[in-house]
Amino acid sequence: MHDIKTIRDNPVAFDQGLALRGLGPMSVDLLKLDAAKRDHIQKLQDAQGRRNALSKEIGDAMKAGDKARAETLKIEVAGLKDFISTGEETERNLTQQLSDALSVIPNIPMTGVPVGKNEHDNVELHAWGEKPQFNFEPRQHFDIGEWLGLMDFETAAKLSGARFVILKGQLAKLERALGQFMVDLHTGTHGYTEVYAPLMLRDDAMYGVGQLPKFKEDLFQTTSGHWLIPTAEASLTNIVREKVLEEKELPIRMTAYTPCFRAEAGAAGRDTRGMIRQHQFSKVELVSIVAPEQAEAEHSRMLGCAEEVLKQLKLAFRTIVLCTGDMGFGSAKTYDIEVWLPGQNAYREISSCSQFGEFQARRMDARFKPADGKAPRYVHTLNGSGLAVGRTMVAILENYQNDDGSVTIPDVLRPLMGGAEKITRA
RNA sequence: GGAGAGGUGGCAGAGUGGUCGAUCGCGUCGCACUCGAAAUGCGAAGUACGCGCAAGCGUACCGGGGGUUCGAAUCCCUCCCUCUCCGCCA
Repeated sequence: MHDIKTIRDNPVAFDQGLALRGLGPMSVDLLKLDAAKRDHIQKLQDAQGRRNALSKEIGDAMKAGDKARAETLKIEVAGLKDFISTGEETERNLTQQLSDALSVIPNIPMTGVPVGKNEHDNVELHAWGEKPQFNFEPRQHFDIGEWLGLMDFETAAKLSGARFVILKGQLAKLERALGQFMVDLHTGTHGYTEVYAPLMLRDDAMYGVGQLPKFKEDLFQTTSGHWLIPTAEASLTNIVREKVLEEKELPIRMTAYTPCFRAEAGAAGRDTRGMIRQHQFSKVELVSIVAPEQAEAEHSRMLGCAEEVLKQLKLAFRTIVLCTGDMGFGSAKTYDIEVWLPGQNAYREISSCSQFGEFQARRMDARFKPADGKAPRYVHTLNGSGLAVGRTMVAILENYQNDDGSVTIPDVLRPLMGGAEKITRA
C-alpha cells in the first residue's frame, strides 16, 4: 500500500516507479481524488465544529433553565444536520475510493533492480554446482516416480481432479524428510524460529500481505469465508500485524513447513504433467521482520539460507534478480533461485526471496518503536521459500536418477530416510 | 450447536446522554533529593487526519460498521473477538 502523502510530495517519482513495471502514470488521478477528499473533509469539519459548539451552548442553556434559547439553538443546528450526515457519507465514499485505488497498485521497485519488461530481462547473479552427467537420457521426474510405483497422478485425479498427486512409500517419506531437513537447517544453523500457524486466514490477513483484493482468483476459499494460504508467508507475516514492536525485538525470523494451496487460475496449459505446478504442495517458508536499515542485508542473508539447502543437497542452481517488469505485486526486489532439472534440461524456479519495504507493513499496520524513543515506524518485511518441497523432490529425482531406474538418496537425507541409500521400485 | 458475561489509553480498571479524550493505580519519560542508586516529591506523556512556516487550531477515534439525538464511551441494530457453563468432537 502506498502512502498518499508520499505520492503528493513526489508524484513524478511515483509515476516513474510505476513505469518501471510497465504501468502508466496514476498520480494525477490519485491526487485529484485526494484533493477532493481533503477539500470535502475541511468543509465537513467546519460544519461539525459549529455543531459541537452549538450543542454545548444548548447544554449550557438547558442547565441555566433557558428553554427558549435552547430551542432557538436547536433550530440552528437542525440546519447543519443534512449537510453533516450526507457529508459524512461522502467522506466515507471518498476515503473508500482512494483506498480501493491505492490497494491495487503494486509496489515500486527499489533502485538498483534491473529494468526490464519480462522474465527475459532478468539478470543472473551467480550459479553454483555442477550439472550431473548421465550416460543415458535422463528422464523427467514423473516418469521416474511412476516407474518406481510411488507417484500416482491418475488416482489423485479420481479423488481431486487435475493438479494433485499421491505419493507413497519412500516418496511420501522423502517429502516428509525434506521438510524436516529444511526446517532443522533453518532453526538449527540459521537462527529462525519454527512456527505452527493457521492454514486458513481471514480477509484482513490476506489483504495485509497483498493477496487481496487483487488476486482472489488465485486462491481457494472455504464455505466459512476463510482463504486457504497460498504460502505460509501469509500466516507468518501477519503474526506482527497491528503491533508496535520494540526495536530490540528485531529482527524476527520465522520458518514454517506447511501445505500451500493455489488455484492456478491463470496457468491453464502450463506444466500440466507432473509435480511442478499443483493445487496443493508443501513449502518451507522463511519470513523476516526487520528495521528498514537492516532490510537489504537481511535479504542477502535470507537468500544465502535458501541456497544453503541446495548446496547441502548438492543440487546445481543459479540465482537471478528479477527485473522490474517480472516482480510480484508487493515486492520491491526479488531473487529467484532456479534449480537444474536434467530431465527437463532446464533451470526451474525453486525459491523466491523478496523484500517488500513497508508495503505490507502499511497494509497490516505493523510498526516498531525505534530505540531512540521517537515515533513508531513501519517495519520492513521479507520472505522467501526455503525451499518449495515438491519441486525439491522433483530436482532430487531428476538429478539423482540411476540407469537402473532407482534414485540415490542425497547423503544429508539418509538419516531421515531410515538410513536408506536408494529409492527403488515398489 | 445452546445459554450467559464482556470488549475503554503500554497494562490494569472507573465512567447518571451534556467541559469525557476520558477518574485512580501500575508502568514509562523528565526534574528535584543522592557520590550513585533505591525510596520519596513535583511534572510530562495517546493515535490519525486536515489547516498553518511555526506556536497552534480544528475534526475524528472508548472492538469494527451503521443508526437514534441539538449532543453518544454511555441508548438501539449489526458484525467481529474474548471469557464462563452445557453439548458434540480429533
